[in-house]
Amino acid sequence: MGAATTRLQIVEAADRLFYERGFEATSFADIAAVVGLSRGNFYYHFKTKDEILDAVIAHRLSKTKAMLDAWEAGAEAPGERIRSFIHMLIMNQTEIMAFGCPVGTLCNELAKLDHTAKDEATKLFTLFRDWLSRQFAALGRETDADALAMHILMRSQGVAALATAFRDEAFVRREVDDMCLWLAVQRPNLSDHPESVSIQNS
Amino acid sequence: MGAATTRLQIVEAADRLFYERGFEATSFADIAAVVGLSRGNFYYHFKTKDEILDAVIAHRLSKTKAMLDAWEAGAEAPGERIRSFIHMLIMNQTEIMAFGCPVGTLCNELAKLDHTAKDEATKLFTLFRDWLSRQFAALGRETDADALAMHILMRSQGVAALATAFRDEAFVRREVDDMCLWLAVQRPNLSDHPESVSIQNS
DNA sequence: ACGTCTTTAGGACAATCGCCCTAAAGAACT
DNA sequence: AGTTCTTTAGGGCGATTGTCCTAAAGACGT
Repeated sequence: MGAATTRLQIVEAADRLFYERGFEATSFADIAAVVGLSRGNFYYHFKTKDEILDAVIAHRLSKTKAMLDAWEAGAEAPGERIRSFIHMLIMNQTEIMAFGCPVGTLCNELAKLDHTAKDEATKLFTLFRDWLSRQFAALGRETDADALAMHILMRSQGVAALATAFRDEAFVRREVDDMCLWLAVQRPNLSDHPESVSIQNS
Repeated sequence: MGAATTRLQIVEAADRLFYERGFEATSFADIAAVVGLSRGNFYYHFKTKDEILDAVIAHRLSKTKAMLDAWEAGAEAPGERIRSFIHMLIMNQTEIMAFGCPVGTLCNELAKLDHTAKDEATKLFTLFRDWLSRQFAALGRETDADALAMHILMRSQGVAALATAFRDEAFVRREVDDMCLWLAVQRPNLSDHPESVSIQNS
């Protein structure tokens, strides 16, 4: 088997295990057992555990980018695109209720460990943040686009955290609806569009 | 030294370490080193690590109850009491940015470990949830008091998660202000008070 | 000073951790 | 078939894990 193939299998197995059990709680042996490799062979592909973590984060970054691109291609209206983000909470409900948000829980764990890769993990958040910010800017909210992006990101993190604790599907649905309602109420900021104000004044 | 005193020292040291490093990442030796005890002596006070976790959760439950009672005694208006809850995000900002929310991160970790005590940890959330629900009911929102409580809880979890990831004090202040604004806008639900409706009709 | 019960220290235990080395099997090209 | 490079298995390294035992020191009522 090619080294690239084996490496990808390792990364994907580690990705799932880091999510479902946590980074610290997952051992070399756990990953090797899933892939069906000997523990010793690991050293050939990854020298240290941190190296696997770096590869997993890089893998998640590229997967996330692809997902955001797909959302952008799947809908023209920025509001519709943001709704794709919000509905992640419904799509992945089962996994979120069992293991939380993959991004949030990883960042929290790495922050506690004061791990070198914690800033790299935060880039996963930044990916969503910047993408959402662009959508809000396209909605006519250039001035406070980043604040709105952080607000939506904040809500999805909160819903995920409580969904894990209480396993309440009705709560998730209710909050998702509330987020969509909030989104529908957002209107272009007039101060971002002085030309429309002048039209109003004419 | 009395056994009760030593036990309390152990629980408080474990409490802090579980928060700052996580449950799994904290070892018997770590706790023993903080308290200044030999590792072996641990077995006298706690037979297993899970037993320490149970004690830590019980300790947090009683501390949380005391804090909620103090908030209730410190303000008559339910809105003011809820603001005490919201301002936890400001009061504990430094620790939250370093280690996240003590309740949320513990629940997340125990969920991933599928630990026996995860339901016990969720009771910490339930404590806040029920207390907030009572305050919203006192605000005249008996019908949807629990949903409003979960909404505030959700927001505080989301803010804590992103505060840990981005370490952005301005973001925390902004979202806290927004929560207070949201709270100020909440008005008694008319359907909860048919008598006031009839007055309006008279 | 006595005997008794509580609290302690220190170490042993099997298992597992991340990490590393070596030798052989597999693949590819000559 | 022979040579070279890639990929693998297996095991060993010291350190650390949670758990447990034993023996001595401390507190305390008599």
